[in-house]
Amino acid sequence: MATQTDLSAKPRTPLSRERVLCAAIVLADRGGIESLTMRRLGHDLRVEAMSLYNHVADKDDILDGIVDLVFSEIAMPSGRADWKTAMRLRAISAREVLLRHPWASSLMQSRTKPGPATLRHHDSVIGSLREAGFTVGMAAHAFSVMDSYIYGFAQQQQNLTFTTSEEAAVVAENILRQLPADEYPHLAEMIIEHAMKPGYDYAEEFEFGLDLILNGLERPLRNARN
Amino acid sequence: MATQTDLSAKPRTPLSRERVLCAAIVLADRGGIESLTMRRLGHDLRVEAMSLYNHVADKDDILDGIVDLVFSEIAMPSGRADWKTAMRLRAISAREVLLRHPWASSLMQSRTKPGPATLRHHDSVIGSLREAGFTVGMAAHAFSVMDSYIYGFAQQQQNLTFTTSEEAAVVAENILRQLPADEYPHLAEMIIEHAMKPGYDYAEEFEFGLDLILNGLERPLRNARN
DNA sequence: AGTCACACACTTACGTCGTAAGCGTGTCAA
DNA sequence: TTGACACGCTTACGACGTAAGTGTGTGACT
Repeated sequence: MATQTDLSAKPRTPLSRERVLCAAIVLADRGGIESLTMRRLGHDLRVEAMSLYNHVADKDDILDGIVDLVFSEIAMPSGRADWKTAMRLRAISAREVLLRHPWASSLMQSRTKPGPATLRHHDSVIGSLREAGFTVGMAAHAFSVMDSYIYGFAQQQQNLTFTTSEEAAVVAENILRQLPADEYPHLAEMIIEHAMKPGYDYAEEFEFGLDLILNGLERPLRNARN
Repeated sequence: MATQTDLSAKPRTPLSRERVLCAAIVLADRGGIESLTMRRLGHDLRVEAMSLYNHVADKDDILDGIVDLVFSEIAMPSGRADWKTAMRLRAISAREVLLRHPWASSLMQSRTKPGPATLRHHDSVIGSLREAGFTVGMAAHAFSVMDSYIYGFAQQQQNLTFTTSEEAAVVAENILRQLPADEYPHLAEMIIEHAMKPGYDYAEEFEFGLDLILNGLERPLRNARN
């Protein structure tokens, strides 16, 4: 006698840590990080919430896991490129990734248990700097400025929920309407003359600061070489 | 006949929005932001949780409120100082404030309803830059780099929960012990030769990046003046 | 073939959270 | 005296994360 399971078509693919984490990312991408609950995650996977615990330790484990997956999405150019373009590319890649996963920037800065992809990324950043001639101390400084800026910028930006510049103009107008312009004249001016302008571009804003930092890091590097 | 309330000594000071917000800050300072719940907050104020709603709209209102209070703690030098030292002082003040309130950095970057102190602070930062000769666009760029760095740095740092450098050495040693050093050689090297060194100082690290950014902002300012 | 262990989904239940709804009771103006 | 209002209290509801225990199918051994 054949097993019964074949007939009553229920070929549900087995759960796994990976499937849980991927579903968690999809859920967070769709509804924000606060919509990521064990029950909803179970629902999306057609499983009861408690079944998830067979594959992850607890919710913190899921958060650590998806943060590490996001880190693995960030491109890190191989060792052949010179340090400046390598850093530039990985920073821009990081910003793109954090744009795809708006919930990630706050999480990446607040989790304390780095996963393998996270460690790998950091290690190769430091490696790239060291090979370029940075001392350990200078590499630490460089690492600190760059990453503070990259993740700080991403988080500042993701609070302004619009994406295109037309939306931006509308939003800015709304803010302005309920803003006592005479109390905050400079703020009002900046919103009107800058953020509301049609060409306003966050990517450009990001790269301004990024290049400022990268150029600033070049000087002490040259000094160290002499 | 006198009122009875006089006799049975219960002179409890009346609740108010301000008292609620201050107690919330104390609570968050003591036990972290996740220990700030309506019930615990009520307990500390010797009141039931629901009574708080007579003075604040909801918990988000409390979060917005304490963020604005934290902003009001940040010093902003008056208009007489030159822009660079003004920016330097307010950045260092911000870092000190965020060190006193470790929960604040993540909150300040994620709230979307700025309060009056927040707006005032931002307005006077922009004002200081404009008076120094920055164009609107350049002021926006400067504002973006500085604040991304300031709050990004604060948040990176507050995850490393130790404070003194001796603690830092111990923690670093623990991290290292469970870190496969041969898989992440550069990371291991940096922890050993840098973070574990007794003189390691986060304030110095912060000021390195800060000065790098401030110096970088000087060049385009001079160009704009010609 | 029998059985034994294990992997893994399910059920139930607990304590905590934010907060809606409604009930006192004191104070103060008319 | 009365009536309105300010403001604290009680009860209750539907989330949430997760501890504890119950099935059931599969694959490895005798």
